[in-house]
Amino acid sequence: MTPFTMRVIEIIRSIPEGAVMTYGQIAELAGSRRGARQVVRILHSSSRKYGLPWHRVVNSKGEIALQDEEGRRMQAMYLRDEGVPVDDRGRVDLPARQYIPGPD
DNA sequence: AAATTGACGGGTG
DNA sequence: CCACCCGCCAATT
Repeated sequence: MTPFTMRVIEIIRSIPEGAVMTYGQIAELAGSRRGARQVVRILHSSSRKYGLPWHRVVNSKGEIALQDEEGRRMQAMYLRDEGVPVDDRGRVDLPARQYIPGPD
């Protein structure tokens, strides 16, 4: 596993309940400013295996990005369960909910 | 080895 | 807001 992948996994692990991060933001924090698509790939291959809170990752517009209808419903349900409002178009209030890690 | 493929993102109109 | 277009980049074809 590449260092980048490891960092991505750690970052996703660090997203608090009730908050979200975007693909691009995660990629950038992990050291690849244009690696958003790699974050997608990693979620596909590792979210189940490592028990990641994959539902806390949305796109830069604050939308659920999953294509599969079933998956979209699951993600919206998980988010609402932890107190994040999701509208009928699958969007969350990004400015209000985006997790920005401190400089630690 | 070349083309295709995304749970993306920013810019433009 | 919406629709496009184009850059991105590693895994799969």
